[in-house]
Amino acid sequence: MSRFTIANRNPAPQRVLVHPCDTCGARDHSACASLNDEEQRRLVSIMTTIEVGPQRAIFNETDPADHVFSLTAGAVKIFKLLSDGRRQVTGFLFPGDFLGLTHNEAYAYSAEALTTSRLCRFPRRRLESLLDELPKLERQLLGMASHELAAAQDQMMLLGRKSARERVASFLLLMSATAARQGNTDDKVSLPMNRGDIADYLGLTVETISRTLGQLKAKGLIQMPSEKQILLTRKGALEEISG
Amino acid sequence: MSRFTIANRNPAPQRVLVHPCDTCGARDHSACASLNDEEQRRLVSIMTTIEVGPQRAIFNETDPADHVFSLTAGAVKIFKLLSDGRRQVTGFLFPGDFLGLTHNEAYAYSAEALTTSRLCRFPRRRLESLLDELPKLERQLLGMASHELAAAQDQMMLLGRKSARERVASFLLLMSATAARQGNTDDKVSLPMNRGDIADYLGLTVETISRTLGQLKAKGLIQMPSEKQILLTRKGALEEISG
DNA sequence: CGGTCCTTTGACACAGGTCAAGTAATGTGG
DNA sequence: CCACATTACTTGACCTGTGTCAAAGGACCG
Repeated sequence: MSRFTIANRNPAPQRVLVHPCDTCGARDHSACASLNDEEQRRLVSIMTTIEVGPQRAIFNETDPADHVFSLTAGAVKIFKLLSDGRRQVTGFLFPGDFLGLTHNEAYAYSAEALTTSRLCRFPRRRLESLLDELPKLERQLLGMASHELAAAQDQMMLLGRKSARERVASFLLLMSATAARQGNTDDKVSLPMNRGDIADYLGLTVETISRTLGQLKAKGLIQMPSEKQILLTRKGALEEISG
Repeated sequence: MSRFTIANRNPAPQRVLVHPCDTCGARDHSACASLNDEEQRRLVSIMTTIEVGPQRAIFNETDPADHVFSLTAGAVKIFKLLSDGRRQVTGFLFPGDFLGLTHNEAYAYSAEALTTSRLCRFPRRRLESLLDELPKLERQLLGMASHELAAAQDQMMLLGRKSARERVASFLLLMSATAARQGNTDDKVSLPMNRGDIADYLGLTVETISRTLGQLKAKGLIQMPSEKQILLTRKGALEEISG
């Protein structure tokens, strides 16, 4: 039933080695950026590539945290649920991002694909023992973790103290910056998530998202060629609004 | 003017070595927990102990991030400011917690002592080169970072989706759990921060904090022997409320 | 003691939530 | 490729939880 499929399980070691970063989608902040060829080979040897269809779970908050993932293509949302169904999306992830890193038995959040996504899956135990031998990799992970921590604090500021309009403006700018990081240079931001996901990310409701985007459009700060594509026509004004 | 004083700068190496953990206040999740004596000695050799009076800044969001700190006594709040003065307290720190870890030029937040506090101060560059030689220490830091990341996600859930009453109940339980971690076993929680700090931590106003605590008291879930001491008389009920 | 700051309490306002309806996009089976 | 069902998005009217403003205790301190 699940479209969660395993593309290749433990690729045969004698296989011609593609550069790992072609496979695992590394970039500046990604795992193997700082590794030499031999180290990258060892990292690739313990990994499996998987592909996940849209709206499919990658893992669940309650699952045993047996794997760590690196996103190489597509887009993913991570979120937490309250017992009564309230949802908080804690992040949107794009190629180069890690997910599933934890020091507990269970994951800290659920992860679900927004679009068809490719991920590298590392067995946690094997990755941890590999870390013992590749301190550079561990340094890389620490760097990524402290970067995420800074982002989390920005999000706390947003959720705790910003108005709806400030939140939406901040969100659009964040998505724009993320797209730039991904190599997309123009000001047309594409939103792989739906309004409900945005609402749950910003601590608002779908209606408020819709109304606020409508206001920004009416003021000429953005254009919406389609529901999932937004043109930031006056980025400076958005920056002023974003608080 | 500042009560920010340096207690001992680079303690003479020939001095009789106190066990570092007597000095730096290590516990389970603290830096030197996993280190042997020699490794701890090296860690201590680069560190300075400082003492900071109440309401005194430890560092500022905009300061160059030249040091990393470990809190050994007292209590600290970390927070971010918006240009118009809105404030989000992103955390309250207690002995054993680290602060100031970042991979950017500047700190990610400001830090201020709530009560007279003692901290170990590590020059960032020297700590980073020490990390190259002490992978266990790096592992420890990674563990602490991912623990903080999980806490940050809980806080996003709170700020994005919980009601005022749920936030206050969650906060009291968190403070109780933290006190337990610190060795305080009973249900009397002491709050070193004032109502304004709590409000800025929970994304509310002082008035709402005050009213909500009043309600919980009226319902008999808590008692307030003093403004800064709260007795959780019906913890179970608080847990149900906390969402 | 008198001043300052913190906390509590009350009256009222409003941003954003809720509920309901309408419209546009997307998918599905024939 | 088209009816039709389904889901997502938008818009409007109204409501409510929390913010704002104001003032009155209390605690602390020189």
